[in-house]
Order: sequence, then C-alpha cells, then structure tokens
Amino acid sequence: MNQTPKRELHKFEKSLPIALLRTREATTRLFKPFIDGHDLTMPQWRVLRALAEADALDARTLSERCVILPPSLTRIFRAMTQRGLIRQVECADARRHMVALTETGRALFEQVLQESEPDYTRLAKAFGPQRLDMLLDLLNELRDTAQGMVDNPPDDDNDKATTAGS
Amino acid sequence: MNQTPKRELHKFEKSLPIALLRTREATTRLFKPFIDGHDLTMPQWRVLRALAEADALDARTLSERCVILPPSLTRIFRAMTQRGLIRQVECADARRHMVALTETGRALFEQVLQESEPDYTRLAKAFGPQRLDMLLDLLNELRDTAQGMVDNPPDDDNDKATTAGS
DNA sequence: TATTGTTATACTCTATAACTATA
DNA sequence: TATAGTTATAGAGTATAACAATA
Repeated sequence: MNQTPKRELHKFEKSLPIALLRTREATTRLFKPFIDGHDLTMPQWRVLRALAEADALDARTLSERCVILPPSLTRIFRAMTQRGLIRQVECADARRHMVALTETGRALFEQVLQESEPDYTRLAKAFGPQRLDMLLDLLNELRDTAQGMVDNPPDDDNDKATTAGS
Repeated sequence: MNQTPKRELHKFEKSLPIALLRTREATTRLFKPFIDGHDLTMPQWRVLRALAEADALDARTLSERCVILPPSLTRIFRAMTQRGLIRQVECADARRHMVALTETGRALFEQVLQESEPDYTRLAKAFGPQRLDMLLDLLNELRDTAQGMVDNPPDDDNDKATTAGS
C-alpha cells in the first residue's frame, strides 16, 4: 500500500554501496595482476603507495588512509619490514610507530607503477579523463559527507529539544 | 628526470581504487549498524537485497551481482537457509542452484530497509540527490569500461601486427 | 566435452577486547 | 588518565584447485 512510493528511494539507497563495491572490483581486477606479480597483497600495496607520497607516516595515519585496522597493519608492517620494503623511523613521540619506504620499497613501487601505467592510461582514455576527475571529486566529497554524518549523528528524538529535558 | 611529468598520471592512477575503497568504507559505516543489528554480514545483506528485487536468482548471477565468489556463496546459502531467510527453488536446469527469499527473508529485508532509510535520506539530502545520481551513473559506466578492458585485453606487442608474424 | 556448484584448503582480512608502553 | 600500538582470538571472506553432477 504505502510501499510503492518508497521504491524509488529504496532503489537508490540499495545501489550505492553495491555500485562502489562492484566498480572497485572491476577496476581492481585490471591492476591486481601487477600487484600479485610482486607478491604484494592489496592492503600492502596501499601502504606502499601511501608511503611513496610521504616521507614517513605513523600507524594511525596509514590505518585511516589505507582503510586497514591497526591489528592488520601490525602484521603488514612485520611482513613488509621482513621483505625490506619499509623501515621504522625515529619519532619524538615514542608511542608512535613511524615507517618510511626503503630504497627497495621505493624501487618496487616505481616498478609496479611503471608496469601498470599503460592500463591506467588506457582506462582513462576509454572513460574520459575529465569524467574520471569528476568521479574522483564526487567520491571524495561523498566520503566527507558520510564521515561527517558518522561523526555528527542526528539527535534522533532530540530533534526539537537540543538539551535533554525529559 | 623523466619522472616529474608522469607524476600527474600517477596521482590519478593511484587514487582511484583507494577513493572507491574509502568512500565505500565511509558509506558502509553509516548503514552497517542496521545490518549488524540483525546478525547479517555485509555479503549476506547483498544477497538479501539482490533477491528482494528478483523473484529468484541462481548462484552465478548472485555471485556476479553481489561480488561474492562461489565458495563463499555456498556457505552463505547454507547459513541463510538455516535461518529460514531463503529457500531453494526448482529449476529446469538441475545444475543450477536457484534461490528465492522466504517470507521471513523478505520481512527482514523490509525491516532493515525501514530502519536505515532515514540515514540514507539524510545522506542524499546532504550530498545532493542529483549529484548522487550522477555519481552512480559514473560508477556504473566506469565499471562497464573496466570490465570491457578485462574482457578485451590489448594485443600488447601485437599492436601493429594483428597476427603473430615474428 | 563444457558448465554449474560444491568441497577442500590455505591464507588474509575483519573485528573486539585485553594488554603494554608512553605521554 | 588518555593515547598509540601490539597481542590474542574468533570469525568471515578471498582465492585456487579438485571434484561431482548435469547438460
């Protein structure tokens, strides 16, 4: 009865997370062979990539930027350190585990980048570089919007009463 | 030396899969509590959602639409059948495992939808419904483009010689 | 013979809580 | 006391190969 008018909303609502997942799956599949070819996992690659654009980063920052939980990051640090891809860096705050790429790590990063670049360029050409830019902008803004909602949840039944009065 | 002019490409290239991941993470976090609250995993929810829009689907179709590998899907079928959320449906091709929602499953789907709708609406309002539509279109088109590239890889060094001649 | 799913198996990530060290 | 990270642990997904059943 009153379900029908809601259908449109439902359709949108349901397709957003799925669309993000499926698009990521499709694009990742293009480049994953280059990652696998160097015995890297996707999370490890994200760490490598994040460190390539910064001199050094601490665990918390990497955890947020690479969407990796701290316990996973600890294992990834261990694995990548054993392979000589990263090294720990001194930090004023001794609690922080700060890491940076080694020369080996940077070389591996550059190699993967070089190998995968033709496919990235091909994808950008096929899709349209400008549309890709627009998509990236929208993605980043939607992420900010969603994060803002998580950080500032609505007041639920306190909509009208800012301070709890009852 | 010749690295500098490539940086722009690299920047884009590297940020695309990450942007998709982070945006999905942020949006998912908004709705995950509603899923968790009913003891569903995200893949189970995707299956529930896919089945809610179709009378019945086979494993292959669900595997593609929900981005779940067949072995995982087998386990998910088992768990959801035990909970009485889905049931197997007869199929002309006896090889196919075809499933549909039970009344319990549909009721659960509707309940989760109802509970999460305010947040979806709030997100759409905050981001802008039209921009959200545009984002969804771009996502779906990029997925098609990427899938097309996976299905039709370039000829590598055969660019100029269609048939292997050397 | 090709296709659809399931089983088996190993590995990794996800997620929480408890703990240690530092500030 | 609060914060940063590690450890411990349980559970689920990822991925491949091998197998069974059907077409």
